[in-house]
Amino acid sequence: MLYPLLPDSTADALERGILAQWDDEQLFAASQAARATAKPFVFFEGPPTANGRPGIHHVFARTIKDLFCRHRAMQGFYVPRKAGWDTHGLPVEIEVEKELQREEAERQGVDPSEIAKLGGKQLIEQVGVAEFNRRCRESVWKYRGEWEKLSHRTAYWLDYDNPYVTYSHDFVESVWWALRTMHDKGLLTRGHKILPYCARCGTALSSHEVAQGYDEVEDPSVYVALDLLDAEGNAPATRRRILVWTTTPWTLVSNTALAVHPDLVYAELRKKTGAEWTIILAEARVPGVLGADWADRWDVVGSMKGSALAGRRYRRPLDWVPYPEQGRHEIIVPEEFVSAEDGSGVVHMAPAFGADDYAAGQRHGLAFVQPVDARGEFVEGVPEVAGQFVKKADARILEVLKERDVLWKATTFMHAYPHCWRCGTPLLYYARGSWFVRTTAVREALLQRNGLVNWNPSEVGTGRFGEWLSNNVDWAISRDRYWGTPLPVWVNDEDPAEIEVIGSYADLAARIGRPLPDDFDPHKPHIDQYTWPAKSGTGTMRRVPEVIDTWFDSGSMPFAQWHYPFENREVVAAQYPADFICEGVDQTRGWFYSLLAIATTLGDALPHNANDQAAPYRHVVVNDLVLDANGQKMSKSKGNVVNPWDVMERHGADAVRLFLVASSQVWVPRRFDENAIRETAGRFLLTFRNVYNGIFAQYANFGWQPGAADPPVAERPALDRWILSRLTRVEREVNQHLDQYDATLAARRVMQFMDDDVSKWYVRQSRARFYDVDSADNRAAFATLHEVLVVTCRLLAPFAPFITDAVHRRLTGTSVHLASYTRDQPTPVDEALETAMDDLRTLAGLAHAARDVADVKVRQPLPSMQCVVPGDATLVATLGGLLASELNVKQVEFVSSTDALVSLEAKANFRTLGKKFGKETPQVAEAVTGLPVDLLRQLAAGNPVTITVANAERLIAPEDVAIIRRASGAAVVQENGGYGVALDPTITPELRAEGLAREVISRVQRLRKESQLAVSDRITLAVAGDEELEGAVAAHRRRIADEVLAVRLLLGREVGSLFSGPGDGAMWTATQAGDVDGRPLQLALTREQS
RNA sequence: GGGCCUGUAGCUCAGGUGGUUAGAGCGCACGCCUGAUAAGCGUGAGGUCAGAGGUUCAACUCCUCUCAGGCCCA
Repeated sequence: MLYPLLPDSTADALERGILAQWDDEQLFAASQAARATAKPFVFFEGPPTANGRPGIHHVFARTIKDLFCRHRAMQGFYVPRKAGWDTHGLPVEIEVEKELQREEAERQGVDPSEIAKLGGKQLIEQVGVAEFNRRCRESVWKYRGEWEKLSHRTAYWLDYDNPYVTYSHDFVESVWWALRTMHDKGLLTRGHKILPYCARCGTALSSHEVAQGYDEVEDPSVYVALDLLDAEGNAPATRRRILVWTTTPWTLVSNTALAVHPDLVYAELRKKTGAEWTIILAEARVPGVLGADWADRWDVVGSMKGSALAGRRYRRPLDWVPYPEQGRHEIIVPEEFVSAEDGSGVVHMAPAFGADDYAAGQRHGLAFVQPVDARGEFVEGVPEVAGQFVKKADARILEVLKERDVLWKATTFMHAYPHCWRCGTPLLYYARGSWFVRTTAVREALLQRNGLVNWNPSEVGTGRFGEWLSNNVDWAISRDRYWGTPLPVWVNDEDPAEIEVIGSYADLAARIGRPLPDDFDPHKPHIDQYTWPAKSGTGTMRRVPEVIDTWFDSGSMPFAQWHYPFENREVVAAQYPADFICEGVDQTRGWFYSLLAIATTLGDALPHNANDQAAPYRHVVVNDLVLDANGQKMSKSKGNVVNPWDVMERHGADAVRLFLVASSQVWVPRRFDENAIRETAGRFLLTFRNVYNGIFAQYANFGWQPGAADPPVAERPALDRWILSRLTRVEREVNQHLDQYDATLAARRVMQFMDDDVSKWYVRQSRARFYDVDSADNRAAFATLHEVLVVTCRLLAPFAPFITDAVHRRLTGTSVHLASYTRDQPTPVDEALETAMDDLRTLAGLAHAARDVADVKVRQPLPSMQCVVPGDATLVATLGGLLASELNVKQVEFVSSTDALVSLEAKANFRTLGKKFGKETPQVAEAVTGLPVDLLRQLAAGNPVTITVANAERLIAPEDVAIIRRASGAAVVQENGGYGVALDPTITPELRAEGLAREVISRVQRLRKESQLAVSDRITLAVAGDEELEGAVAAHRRRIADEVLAVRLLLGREVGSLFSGPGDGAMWTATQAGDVDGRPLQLALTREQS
């Protein structure tokens, strides 16, 4: 066979076969090699963590990545596609921790939750950090095979043979280099960060962990009344007190300030019973705090804005901890975050124990008091509560407050408070020593670089990401964990001010004065054995215990994947920055940020990266979530998670990929509905397949091949020239859409072309042409369809890489993935022809409607039809033959506005009228609609006319009016928007006979099909019916015989009693008795031996 | 509480710079075709464009607010 048919198998089986062929040919490697010397199009792969199973949302992101990479590769770029793995971090640790819990529980014969309650840190330290990290390193690869298999199955082409791995020594060394470089620029600093912290587990929790552990609990609700002081810090003659609310009395020990909202109104009240002192709180909170009937007991004696309170001094509730020398204390500060929703509108500030408090502390230079240790207990030296867990100390603290006459009111209330998901201990918000990259120092540069990024959709760049950058705070990069890139900072144990940041393994070896051992491992705990005497002479340099944020790892991949700057400088110079990256919207604060922050702080330490340069990525496509069919987020607990393998098996990767990309813009949350896959992508692929298998290959296999005998395009029929013009247009548009990172419009464009233009119109109108072997028209049709299919395969290849490759190979003998995306010399677009065909198709629709109304089936020929189109009909008229055969009408005429069959109507063009006439537009429009025929003819001829509206003359130009021609007369008329057809439903006896003949042909063809005859089988046919029917067959005998491939046609009397008795049918291959419009019709046929 | 996104036919989605029967596919109904056939084609019915105000001769489109859903942050 010249053109092998696609196998009649499931999409899954077909695709697996193609995958095997690709593997066999090493097609990915070949496609890379073919373009190795071309201009690069740089793609960065955001590294996934392989210790979880890949889900359908990963298929989504990977489809987008893959399709743009394929497109650029087909355009001729070299597209390096290095895989990567994110291997450090909390998810990995948690996975291993859970394993340890299970093992320990088994050993002790208890439930794992019992073990969890002991706290994470203890368990890890019990097995030892070395063993823990060894298991982390292993755990990372738990699902690596599945990731690779799924990538393979979905045709996500990526170089998995040489991936970058963030825990590798080389990668870690590059990250160290980056940190050292930042340190040299003064951008690596120490500070504090308020973190949710579990005192029992001895660890800070990530926001994701915190979110898992909210519980409804009863907590204290405490109001204290603090004395205002004068500027010198003395109590005034008349006592004035300010009311402060807190739910964490233990933090009052560390109070350094009060915050009020500058715009909020605060009231000062005095008891009606004649007390001398006053109390101050937010006016809006008076009823809430003092009771709805407060006015019975209190007089308002003053009112002031929060801004007036700012700067005032007060006396703190407890003086157990001395203030440090540095920092202001016991002062009221204005803060926007204060609300009058609850409490007193006055917020107590303990900068060591709250994120808002800490930030306010930084803004106002407040003192920092932290009398609590890592176990969550008050430190030695604090009176009354030393050694107590802070929450336990609340009771004693309340007693003391009461003794000191500071306590105003103490109750409790229920609220949701975060607890440790491991052990259930309430979390503390706690200031931990932390290392920061001073991204605030480069905020302008971050914004400037972000401004150069082409974000898709653009809102992410200006909104979500841009806003976040504008409010950027320093990036806390250290983590008190175990499995991560160790922070390469060594500190003098006798002088914390003396620090060294190590930027390479060579530097480390130089410090310790000997080569690193062969089995050197930069991870904890091994790295911590390296110490050296401090340069200052006293003390020992020891590494800080922290590891770094894994986002720092992934953000370092542009250079660390190449072990830059230790190796591959020229590779990084050629492959930095990225032209394209693509990740989910959840990466805004993740990878998108870490890439930008690291690149910006490193500046010209990277190639092409001085401060006026681009971001590390030029174009970003952001995809949104994949939801279930009901728009719900997929989650394990809901049980609505889609297994990608099941989906592949049922629909195939092509259909899934097409669906994911085409169903809506990728940055809109996507509903994953398997029925929708079947109905859209699946159906489309079936059509595509049918056009190749069912039309092209089936008939081309009778002997057509591309060749010199094919007529040149200019000599082919208009239908061919039309589809080739469409093809060129689509090729251009799809290519442009992909250049602009709009995968959705691109996919829809090709699909629509294939379905609407090729299948619904071109093939439909050309069908008969494919049967007539080796005529010029036949060759033209095949040559045209071949071209259309080949180019469509290429256009579709990035989206549906399997079926397109299968078809492309059958058509051309070569893989579509080695082809060029666009042609060098496409057929020029013929605008006029396309417009004419559009007109024609509109007319065909109207004509079908007219036949419907007339109730005459298409098989019955009709004498004539008149058509009108809004514009020039000259070119459409030349296509009239298509209309005649499509509608089975003998004569198609196009009539113009001068024709008697046409009446004219005017429709106002509001766009132009509105500009000229403003408020009077509606009146003028009404007048225009009612114009008499003679004026309409003038306008139709292109001349302006003058009309009178509201006693004023108005000049109406031809462009102000759309003239609509309407077909009229006795015929069946259908019209719409300036198009119209008038169908003559007269059926003459001759036409009637022809209709019957066609009916017979149709019946015979059906019978052939049912009898499973091959399309080329010759037959002997016998027909019997009533007089009129047989007369019709006789009149069209030749045509019938030709169409049904009958070598003999026996009619009525000629066959005698063939149909009369039982058993007579034995000599026939098939017989059928039926009726045509109530007339009996009997058919019989026999296959001729050839 | 803040930022961003979304809300158009039963479902999934289109609807430059505001312009007068609001479109498509699927589904549904009716019909056609029968040499793509467990295919193909046509016609039709479905919409207070989430809601309320405002700007305008004219608002799905621009502005404000409200409601619902989502994501991120606090």
